[in-house]
Amino acid sequence: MQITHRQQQVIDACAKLLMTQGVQGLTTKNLAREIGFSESALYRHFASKESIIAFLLEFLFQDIQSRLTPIAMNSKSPSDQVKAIFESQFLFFEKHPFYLVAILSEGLFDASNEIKLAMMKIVNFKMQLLNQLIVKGIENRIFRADIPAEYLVHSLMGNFRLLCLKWKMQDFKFSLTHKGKEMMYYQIKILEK
Amino acid sequence: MQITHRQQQVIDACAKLLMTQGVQGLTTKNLAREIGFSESALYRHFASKESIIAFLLEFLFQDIQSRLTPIAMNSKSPSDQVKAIFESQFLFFEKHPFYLVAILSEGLFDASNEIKLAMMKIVNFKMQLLNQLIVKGIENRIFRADIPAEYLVHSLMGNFRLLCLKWKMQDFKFSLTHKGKEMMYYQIKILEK
DNA sequence: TTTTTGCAAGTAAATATTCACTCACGTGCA
DNA sequence: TGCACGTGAGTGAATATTTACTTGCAAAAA
Repeated sequence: MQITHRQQQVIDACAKLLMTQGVQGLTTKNLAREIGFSESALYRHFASKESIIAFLLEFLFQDIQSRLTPIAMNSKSPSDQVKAIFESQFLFFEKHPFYLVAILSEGLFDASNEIKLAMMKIVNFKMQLLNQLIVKGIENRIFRADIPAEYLVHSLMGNFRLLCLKWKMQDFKFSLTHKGKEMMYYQIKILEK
Repeated sequence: MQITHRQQQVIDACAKLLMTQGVQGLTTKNLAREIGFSESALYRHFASKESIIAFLLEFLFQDIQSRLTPIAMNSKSPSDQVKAIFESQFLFFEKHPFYLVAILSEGLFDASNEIKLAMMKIVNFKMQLLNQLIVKGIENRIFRADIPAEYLVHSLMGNFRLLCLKWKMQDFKFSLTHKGKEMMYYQIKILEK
């Protein structure tokens, strides 16, 4: 995904604003000031605020895709693959927590279909990836077969999401990778029979 | 919790607006129009919009508390108690989905401490309630002991929350109680050893 | 009984502020 | 010349909240 210098600056500005003021602070005025720009200059690079957020999510999607796809294709055990996927996610969000601020603010998406779709794209990709690993794990008799793959995936995603939410609500105080690793240890225990 | 006629009207108006327009539609103007009086009249009954939302959440808390406490205190098995708690929650939210719209739009309210605290009050109450049941279940050797109660609670809450989120994102199309019951069947399977 | 006073609950209108976005107009560079 | 990039000034539409004033009722005072 090619990206101009200005677009990178916009992403950085979003990051700073989301971390310091939350979604409420993500305004065109603040963005422009953060970049060192006029508000109107923003519109030389993006059609609308909506498209800025959509761009942000698309950028996130590309990153997730390029990180997780190789993991899902390697030849390790399903347990290790699932663990690796989440560890990669925890590591990434610990480095770029502002994405979580955006993702966890559901209210942002009611207004815009473009943003809602970008969001769904990410979620669906991750769900499909996990599902395929879980199915493989069940077939290989590594994972329990008494619970449908669909529910195991739901459980993984739900736990992941809640941990991220708690992290955000506690102002990113604890180490997400550490708590995440701990959580995954027990999650794998649940998965394996 | 005593509540005036007007306060009930405000809650009803919030419900209608949250369901038809989401959090974005929850404005003083819309509220006033929905109730059938002026915007300023709103301020005869509430100090601010913030306090309206806080009131809504307090009302929700009272309901949850009075529904769930008896369940946690009866003499059934921990499995049945946990199941009953979530079934009560699913039933309630299926009846009053607008609460979910507010709760799941976390990020939009993080500017207000009053609202944040009201949310935490609800979450903490439910967590503490579940934790005590899980601990009892572990002690009675009904629930697995190889995973700390804290994580089992986290798993329950995470799955619950994600199901509600999916329900909302699909415009409340499927039956929450039905999907919820199905989910709980597998959740209990995970809990029990 | 009549009159006075107080108060809860309402109103229209205005308030100050913020928001995303537009437009006419540079400026420097290929 | 044309184009990419930038600006200052402005726009209408929202936003939550306040203001000064009114109304109906009920209790207290005459």
